[in-house]
Amino acid sequence: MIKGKDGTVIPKVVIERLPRYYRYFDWLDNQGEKISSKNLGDLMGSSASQVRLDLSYFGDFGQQGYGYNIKKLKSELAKILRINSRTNTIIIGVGNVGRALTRYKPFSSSGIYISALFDIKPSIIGEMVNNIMVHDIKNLAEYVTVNNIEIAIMAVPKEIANEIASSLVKCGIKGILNFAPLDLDLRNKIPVENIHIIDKILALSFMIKERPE
Amino acid sequence: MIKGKDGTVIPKVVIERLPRYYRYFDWLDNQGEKISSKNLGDLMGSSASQVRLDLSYFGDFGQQGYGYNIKKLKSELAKILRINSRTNTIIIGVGNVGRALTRYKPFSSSGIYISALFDIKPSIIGEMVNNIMVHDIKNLAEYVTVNNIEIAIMAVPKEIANEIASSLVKCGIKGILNFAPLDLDLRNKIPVENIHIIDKILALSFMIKERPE
DNA sequence: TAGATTGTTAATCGATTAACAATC
DNA sequence: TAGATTGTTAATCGATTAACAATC
Repeated sequence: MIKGKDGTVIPKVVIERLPRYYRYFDWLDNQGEKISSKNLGDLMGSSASQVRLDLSYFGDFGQQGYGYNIKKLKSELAKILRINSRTNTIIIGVGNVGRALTRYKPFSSSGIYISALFDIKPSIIGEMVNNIMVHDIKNLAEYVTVNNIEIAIMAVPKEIANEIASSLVKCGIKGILNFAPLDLDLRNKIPVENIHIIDKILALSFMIKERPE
Repeated sequence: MIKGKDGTVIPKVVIERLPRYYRYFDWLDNQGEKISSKNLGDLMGSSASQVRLDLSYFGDFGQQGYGYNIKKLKSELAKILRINSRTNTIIIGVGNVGRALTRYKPFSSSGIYISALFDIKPSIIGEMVNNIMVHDIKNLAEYVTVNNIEIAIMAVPKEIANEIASSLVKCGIKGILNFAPLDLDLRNKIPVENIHIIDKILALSFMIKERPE
């Protein structure tokens, strides 16, 4: 239960919309000084009411008769999402997905710093992948503590995902971004966000089949 | 508006849960003959009511006093999600993400067949990436028609994403899986699913900050 | 048959939108 | 000041859960 400015619970849907607001304010940054909830809603395809209510969970950022100051909102949202402070992150699993993530540019401009990689496979332990060292998964707990790691990105086979996830929790990891195609069984001990590529493309596959011409 | 078994509209949330049901039935496949909505719900962390109502949009798959036959449900869901029929797909953008997706194994076992890659960069056009040819984006329209391509996966810079998206629509592409970090402006002409990696990790970043110890 | 469990309708819950007083 | 637009509360809408008759 995450609380907002006056102690009310912020719905998860609202939290998950926050980065989207940030994207729009980032884009608006060189497009003018201010924007009203009406205009922003039109831009984002949502209602002015939703814009105002969503933002109001985090603070009173607007001004009557004026709207929202773009620079200010961008900086407030950056603070809320911790975009300008470094979030130490590790990637577990140095396969196809794990390797691609080491090259994923947008992380750095979002404060996400990939500190190390972990794998079980002896042949790649000690290797450097895009200037990031591959560590033995055995040393996970120590590394996480010593280096103050907050987020783990899991890119491991689904067969070992739950085992890895529970050891991450034991290590004191604060949140997991999971790419393995299963739902981790963590009983809400720590927040998890899933990226289920196959789920998305299959939903699409269903929707295009059913579309009238 | 996608309609279910008796013409009622299927909510989008339900469609997006379908692949998840498939994952569970796939896993259950060697775990017994039948399962009740109660047991499945416990497994998935949802209510028995939700399981029954969700599945009922697509057909009457259960039997009173028995539950759902696992093999049957798996095969029904496979049919609904077109897992066993080939869905011709192209990837636009041969950068870090596009290349990684050519190596993404789970596609093939979900019926997703990556037929070709497209890019603007002359230096890579004609190259083979993991046995898939990189084509000139200029030839998109012809290729899509001739090869009966249904889905395009977009892994292009956000600056050109909307332009590419609208040409995809013109080509007759039926659906888009978008990895570019923006919301495509398609006015619901065709279905789009987004994979916003940064949005997910930023939401996580917010949630871990706010968690009580 | 009796117990189990479905599919569906009704009740509840939560999220979105509308309305509006406050005020820049 | 008058017009614009906020933040918030009330009304509405949609999704989830509970209840239950049907029936295997």
